[in-house]
Amino acid sequence: MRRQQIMDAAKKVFASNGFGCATVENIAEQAELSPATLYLYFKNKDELFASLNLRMLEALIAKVENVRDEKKLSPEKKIKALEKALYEVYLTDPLNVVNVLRFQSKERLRNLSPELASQIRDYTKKYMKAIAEIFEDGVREGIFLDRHPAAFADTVWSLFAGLVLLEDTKKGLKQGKDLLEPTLELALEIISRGIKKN
Amino acid sequence: MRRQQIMDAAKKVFASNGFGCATVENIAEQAELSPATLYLYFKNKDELFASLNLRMLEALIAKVENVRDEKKLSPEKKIKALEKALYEVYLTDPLNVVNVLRFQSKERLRNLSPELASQIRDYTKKYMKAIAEIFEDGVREGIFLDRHPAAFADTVWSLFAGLVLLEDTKKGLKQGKDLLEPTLELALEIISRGIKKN
Amino acid sequence: MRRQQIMDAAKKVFASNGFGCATVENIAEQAELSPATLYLYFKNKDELFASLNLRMLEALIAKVENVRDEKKLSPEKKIKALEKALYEVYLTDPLNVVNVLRFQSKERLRNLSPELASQIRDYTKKYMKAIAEIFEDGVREGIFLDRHPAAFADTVWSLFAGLVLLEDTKKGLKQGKDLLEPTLELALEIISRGIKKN
Amino acid sequence: MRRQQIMDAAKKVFASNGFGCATVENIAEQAELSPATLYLYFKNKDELFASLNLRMLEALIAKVENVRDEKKLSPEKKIKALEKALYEVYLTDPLNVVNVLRFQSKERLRNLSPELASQIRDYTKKYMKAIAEIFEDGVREGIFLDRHPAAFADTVWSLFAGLVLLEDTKKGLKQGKDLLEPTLELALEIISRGIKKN
DNA sequence: AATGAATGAGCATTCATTCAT
DNA sequence: AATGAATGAATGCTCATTCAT
Repeated sequence: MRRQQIMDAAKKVFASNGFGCATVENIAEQAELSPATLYLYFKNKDELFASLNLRMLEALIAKVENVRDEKKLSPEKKIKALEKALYEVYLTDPLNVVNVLRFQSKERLRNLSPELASQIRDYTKKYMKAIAEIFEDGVREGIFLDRHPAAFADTVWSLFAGLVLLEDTKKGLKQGKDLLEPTLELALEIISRGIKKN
Repeated sequence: MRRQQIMDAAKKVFASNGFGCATVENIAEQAELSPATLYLYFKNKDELFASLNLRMLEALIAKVENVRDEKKLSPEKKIKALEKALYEVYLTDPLNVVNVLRFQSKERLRNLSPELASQIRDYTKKYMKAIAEIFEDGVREGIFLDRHPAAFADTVWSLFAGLVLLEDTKKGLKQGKDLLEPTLELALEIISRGIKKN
Repeated sequence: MRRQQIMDAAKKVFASNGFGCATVENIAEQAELSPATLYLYFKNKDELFASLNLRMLEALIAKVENVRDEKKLSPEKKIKALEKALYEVYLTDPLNVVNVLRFQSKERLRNLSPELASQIRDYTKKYMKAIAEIFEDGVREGIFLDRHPAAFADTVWSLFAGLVLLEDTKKGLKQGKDLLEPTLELALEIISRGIKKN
Repeated sequence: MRRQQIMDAAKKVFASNGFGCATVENIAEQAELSPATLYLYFKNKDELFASLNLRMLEALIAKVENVRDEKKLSPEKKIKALEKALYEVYLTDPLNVVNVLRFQSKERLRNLSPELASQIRDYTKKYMKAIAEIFEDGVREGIFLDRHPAAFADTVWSLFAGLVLLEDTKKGLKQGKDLLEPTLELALEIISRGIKKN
């Protein structure tokens, strides 16, 4: 489908040029279409970008809800599974994840159409809620610290986002291979240990 | 001094418009000067923005090195002190901190003048090193997990950056008061607990 | 064609304002297009100007090579034919010729794109070579002074350029009709007489 | 005197940057003064430039009138002396001569103050008249072709100007040493021969 | 459905020039 | 006499977006 083709092209261009420097013409070239054609499928550049975000957020939600719904896993194992889920989302398309995290700001959301902004808002709530629910069992069972699970969700998500951006910044400072995995693992091990009572 | 006045104006405008949408004219207006005057004090828009970053990074480095050099504090207390230091930096100028974190990307660094980029690089190394050193005692004394202190630094910094950006994103999703403090406290409590052996 | 239309507009504006004072907006107005449209057809203002030069140089080369290739003409007749050729080029578009001569300076060439500069260089070599070759027969046959034909070419070309600019300067000093023809004729008569042995 | 100091600085800067790219600031730097100070001595940039022209024109007039007034020289010798005079003017300050020739256009004259423009007009008339007078004896005595001496003046002056600009253009095309002298000599030899009856 | 052609709205930057001190 | 500081006025150029075909 055309829409897909355009989104794929956009992903590449956003990733390599950044959102600001990616021109509609670049994207059109990459998609082997004319710029005008993009506007048949997307209202404007922002909506195209937001659509990419949505695709990533959908994948994220799916993975995180999967973890949440794993009835057989112990609370600790769920944290480990969450770690894996997050890393998988990252791996699918690191540059896109970075873009989403960097641009999901007050500023950019203001410029989106209300429907799109509200959809992003909904998705965001949804995955944050799902992450929180991953911690619910542990809290209810008294294994984890007695705090609101949403606070744990904030912590884990922030840690993930922060590490991803740090990785990107480091690449900006000096070239190097992607070192997210071991750092993410250690970070979540610390979280996992720290969250437990005693 | 004029330079200060311009930087203050720029801070406000960058914070409310983002870097891309902040025009030199906006900044000049805010500073009650003509656009041409800005160019007497800053080579261009990028350098102006970078100067803001540098100012924040300097404050950050000072605070973090202070914590590191507190000889009397126990390893745990140092983490607590680090938490306070980070929060203070944030409080000094939340919008600037958000800007720095959001824009310190591979992409933007590419566009800065080599000197400026290298100064930012140096500063970044410096505060990451200082944070790492905060954990050294604990590791050496066998109180903390036996990992490289730099990995702990990555974890804490990412957590801080992630929480700050999450806070910003949340404000984009729905207005609300700043809730960084309690979340940061909890997050670092978890880290603090999780990092300790046993 | 649009390209032509723009070049025609540019010619007028460059001629009446000079290159430096001709704004892209002026040219666009004259062409009844928007400034942005010019950039679809020319990379920038310099390239637009250079394209005008090239058009004139092509015509010049064609005419001069024609004279050179007239096998039946005596050396003296060739000089006369060269005179006519130069005057025809001038007549085609006096203002453009003036522009080309005035601006084909070390300084301006420095600012052109390498390809364009090299094309102008090539064209310049080409017509100077062709002019020189016009004198070859006369020299070989011992009718003309025994000097390198290139030196004669320099002389004739300089005389032409100098007269054209003088004409332009005079128009600046006081309005008046174009008097190039008789002066050019006399000048080349003198050359023609002076170049012959005895 | 300050005025001299500024003109010397301007000469250098105009010569190396061209008029268009020479900024008032450049000139002020070169003169070790502040830009504002220049305006105490010259009404604006154009007048400063024109003053340089005038200085050169004065020297030119002096030399050419000198030749004209050499009562003992034969008509032919006078042409030779004129050649020397022109070359000496050129040698005094080649770049300035180029600048004067290139910029003494309809266009630029339009932008000067009426007094300055009229002074340049007067000077121009004066040296053209003096050059013409150099040919008067030869014409009157029937040694030279029976044409208006002014036409000979146009020819010689154009040839000089054209050769000077050609030299400059060639330097733009490829670096090389100054070859004006031999070419000018040949050119004027040709003129000298061609102008004579029989 | 697709696009070639066109453009309106902006924007960073430059620079001759001014003027209070 | 000299200038540091400031700016008004331009200008070349970019790019998201539109629309007739």
